[in-house]
Amino acid sequence: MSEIKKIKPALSKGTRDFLPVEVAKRNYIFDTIKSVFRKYGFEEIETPAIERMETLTGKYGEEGDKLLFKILNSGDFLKDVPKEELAAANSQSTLKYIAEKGLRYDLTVPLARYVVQHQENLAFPFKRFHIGPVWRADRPQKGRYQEFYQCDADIIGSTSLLNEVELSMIYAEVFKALGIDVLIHFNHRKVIESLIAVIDKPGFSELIVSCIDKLDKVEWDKIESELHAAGLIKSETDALYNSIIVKADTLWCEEDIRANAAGEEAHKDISVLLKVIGSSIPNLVYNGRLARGLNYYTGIIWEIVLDKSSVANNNISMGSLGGGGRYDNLTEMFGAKNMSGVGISFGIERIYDVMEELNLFPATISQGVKVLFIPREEEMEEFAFQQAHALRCDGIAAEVYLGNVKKQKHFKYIGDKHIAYFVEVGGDEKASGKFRLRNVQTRDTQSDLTLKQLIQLLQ
RNA sequence: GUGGCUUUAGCUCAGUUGGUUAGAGCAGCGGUUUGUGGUUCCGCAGGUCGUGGGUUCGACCCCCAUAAGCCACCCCA
Repeated sequence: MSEIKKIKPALSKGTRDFLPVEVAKRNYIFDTIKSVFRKYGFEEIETPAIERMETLTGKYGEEGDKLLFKILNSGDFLKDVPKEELAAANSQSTLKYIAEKGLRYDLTVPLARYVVQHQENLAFPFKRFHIGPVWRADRPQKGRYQEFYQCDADIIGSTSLLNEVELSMIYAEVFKALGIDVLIHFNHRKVIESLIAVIDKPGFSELIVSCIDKLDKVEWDKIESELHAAGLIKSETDALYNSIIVKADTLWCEEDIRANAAGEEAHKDISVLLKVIGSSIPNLVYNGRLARGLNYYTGIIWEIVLDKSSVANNNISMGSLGGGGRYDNLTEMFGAKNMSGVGISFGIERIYDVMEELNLFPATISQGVKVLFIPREEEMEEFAFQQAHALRCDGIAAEVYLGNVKKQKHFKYIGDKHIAYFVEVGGDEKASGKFRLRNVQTRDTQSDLTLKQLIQLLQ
């Protein structure tokens, strides 16, 4: 025997293993969301984890490019690098020669590629959902990983505001089904646009959006000094304060906002949204402070937060559980124009944490098989196996504990896997064809059951 | 990219001002006990104390370097 080198078992930074019970809980969330999506006519798609680097680069800004996971070319990855490039030893400019592929950074850019590439074969408006892992070479921290799941639903190729209505309804329905009390905040990018026009600082729009976005976490004083440092004067920051803090709840209706063409357009959109929804979604609330960091949004935007006024959510502090919005020209960079889209996203990892904290997972999801057959002796295993198989043929989940072990092992196994019943199988049972069924929880015992009776009882 | 903290058994962690042979609980394995139920008790196995230097008669402990992980910024989900 050659010596086996021991390797310390460890994960790559920012990644996780999931225990069976965790996978069951995650699937519960996925299945709940999927069933709502399907009910509204969304179809599931898949795309590869690996995309060509040219598909990925330049879509997420300079920061985003740095956070892309690159895949080293197979084989002799240095053979295509020009000599002068090698000599220069510039890792940035050498990159394109040694890494042609990368891991997807989100599900949105792959969607844009997908839609353009398959447009002849898709039914428009194209309503799809996509759940899958994405990868970012970010520094991990609490609730942030290098590999995590995104869960998106988008409608491509329709400008109707009824799409926004539909997505609002989906948000409401999903969180209701999961049992989480949330507020569905919404705003309109053109309200923000108009606000920036009102204070006449067009060059600062990105900064202002990012400051508004931070309002929930950072004190106004700090934001104000950041804006002053950037060159805004006191009267301008005061005007901003008046709008996004004082009038945040009614910003879309304010006269100075509506005086602007963009503001008026936003007013019209929001009016339609509210009129159609009426009182059917009471937790859909306007929030003039909502901006969302991503700069491709052009219309209605959403963000989901825990409802602090709900008694259930006692003192849980948690960022947004989802977000989305309308974007124009998503597909333009892949050569298809005039494809407006609107989409929403669910923050699975945070939803999981909230549900864990509030104990919202139903107890049934961690349940194992219905019944465990325990052979009393090793010679009984085959007979027990046949009985278990008979149960399975009638749709009852059953297992046989194989291996000659101590009794306490059996019960540990039953407990660990949350098995509901057990049947011990020995020579007597084999000879008589009668079994004794015991309920693990209640300890109720039913004796002298034929296999047929056993099946009937468990069905 | 910036800063802080941590690193001792598979996991969670003790470890005295620097002193011989590094400990516990959980998990694993074996036995024991329980008048057919997760129990009790006992034992076994498992560690180059992240790594590399240094100080010292002597280092898990002090110093330097380095790596990894976590946490907080930036940014984002």
